[in-house]
Amino acid sequence: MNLFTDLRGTVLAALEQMTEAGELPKGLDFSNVAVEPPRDPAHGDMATNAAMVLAKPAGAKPRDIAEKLAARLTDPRISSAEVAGPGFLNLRLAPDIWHGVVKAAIKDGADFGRSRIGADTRVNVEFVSANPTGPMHVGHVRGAVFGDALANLLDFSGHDVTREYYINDGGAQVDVLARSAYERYREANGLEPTISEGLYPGDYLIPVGEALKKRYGDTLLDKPEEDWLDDIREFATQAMMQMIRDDLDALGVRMDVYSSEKALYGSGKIEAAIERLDSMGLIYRGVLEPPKGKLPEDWEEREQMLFRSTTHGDDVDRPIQKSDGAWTYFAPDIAYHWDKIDRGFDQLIDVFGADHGGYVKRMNAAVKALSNGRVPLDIKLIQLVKLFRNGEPFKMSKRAGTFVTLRDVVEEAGADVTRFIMLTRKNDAPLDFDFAKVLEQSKDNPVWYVQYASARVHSVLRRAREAGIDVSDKALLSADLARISHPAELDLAKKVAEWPRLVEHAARAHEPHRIAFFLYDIASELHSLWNRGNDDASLRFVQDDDFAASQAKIALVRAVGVVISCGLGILGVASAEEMR
RNA sequence: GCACCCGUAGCUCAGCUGGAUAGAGCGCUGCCCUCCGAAGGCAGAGGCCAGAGGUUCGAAUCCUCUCGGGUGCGCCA
Repeated sequence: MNLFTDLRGTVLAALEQMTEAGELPKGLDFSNVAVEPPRDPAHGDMATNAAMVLAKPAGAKPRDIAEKLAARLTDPRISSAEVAGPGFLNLRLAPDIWHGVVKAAIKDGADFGRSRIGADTRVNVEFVSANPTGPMHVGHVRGAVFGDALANLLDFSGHDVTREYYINDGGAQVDVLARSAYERYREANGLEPTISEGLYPGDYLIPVGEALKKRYGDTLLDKPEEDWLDDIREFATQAMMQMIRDDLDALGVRMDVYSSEKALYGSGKIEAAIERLDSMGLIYRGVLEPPKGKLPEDWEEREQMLFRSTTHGDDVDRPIQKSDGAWTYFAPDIAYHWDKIDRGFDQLIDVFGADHGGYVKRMNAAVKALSNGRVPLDIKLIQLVKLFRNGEPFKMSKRAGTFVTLRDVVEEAGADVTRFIMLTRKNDAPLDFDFAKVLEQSKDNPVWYVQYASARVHSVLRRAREAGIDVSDKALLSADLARISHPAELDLAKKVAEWPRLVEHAARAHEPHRIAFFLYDIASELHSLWNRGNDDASLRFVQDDDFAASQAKIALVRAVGVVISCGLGILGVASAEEMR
């Protein structure tokens, strides 16, 4: 249930009545009419801007419309409706409404806030897509967590979600991987490896070399590259993908589909995709203008095959073939996205690192062209994570092989903490990750703070049980919630009521971080109410001499617990039952 | 040079797709445990929402320009 959409329906119905009664002209557009909680709670529980939105097209004064609308809002759930400010209509709701929300939360449990707004839209979320040339490092973690949480969020909102990883196994980087692995293979055979400039020096390839020795013995030694390159590339790529899968697993991320770039080559899919663009007149041979500003040293004019992306919003046309006739990386990407369209997805989401920002327009152009505008593509750019330890920035050097891996992070901070922290910032804002801070037990640490609230919920339930109070969901559902009447308690219930709406907004905006912020808010309100119990014994959740009141208050606490575990579930974080 | 992202309290950041008097944490000041977990809570101080125009009933939010920071810009993916 979503109270806000319910009430909006009520308001819209009243507006329809007004139209029929001739108080509003026919054919008005109600789509901008909103029913929202006002920022200032003193204004009531809910407010609608209907009168102001409709004033101009209706040719009437906002306050007049608001007055007439108020007169028609006879729903018993609305205890008062007053016109305020420039024409807001402020609604106050009967306490029963909030009691109903508490019960709904308990009744729905893990499904509280789940919605059908996705209407089974088939969404493909492509994320991580790290090159299969080594273990995942911190730079990948945020994208992985974001993509996974977004997928959870969309699933929770009624979308049919596919999580997909695009394996970049078709470019020169996997040849480099193969050559690096070959050196480790030589090393395994007792020879001195020559890890020359440009090869991958990491230790993680040593076991691959050992495995190659086990498989090939010494048969590949001193053979020319063309004899072993294909086999070792295949072998090493598989080994790297296994490692990446294990890394993702450690983070709690599970992909539905792994797609291979390499598989596109030779399958005719790239040619077919280009052919399709060509048939729309979007492919031509031409010469690009040199970039303005500093000219690359080796600049020379070249004729290339180009994609006319400018017709779909890009700034310049983009090359899809190198001057030697080989495909650029863009070509298989076009084919890959066409493949996704072809598989019937209604919506595509790509999660990229922020350094791929220059890629957004051309990819959008390609998808728009290939799908005739049917399939929207949303590219989410993930900003960098800056690592700290005790406030000191981490020194990392990829060349020296001293980069921090996903493993390092998960082993030190734990998957739950890592996931939560990664979602405490908008995707397009940089994020600081301080190993000391994320493990700190204080309200400065949002994970801890939310987990503490969760632990308190469980603590209350435990204590109530010890006091002999039945706190099963069944008992709580039949509790007399009229015993929840204090404004501070009702405020918390109102926060619970916001949850389904928050989920909807977060899902529409593709912004899972909003879940994390909401959890922090509701945790804060719970802590606040808890502490009021210190001053005012009647606000304590467990009333030893009054089981009925206890049950009602505990139902409220339980509802908060439901929201927290739903939210943590979307973020992919387990909720704590107690703190240690 | 061009494109994209960002600019909100001393610091780190939210701000619910345009709503009423702009919020939180940290830091600072002062309070609250014989009492459900004080690992918490309450209160106070702190703002020209980078700046200037525009759109409209109404702008931190949308548009244009300027300034400042980040990222990217054909034979790397």
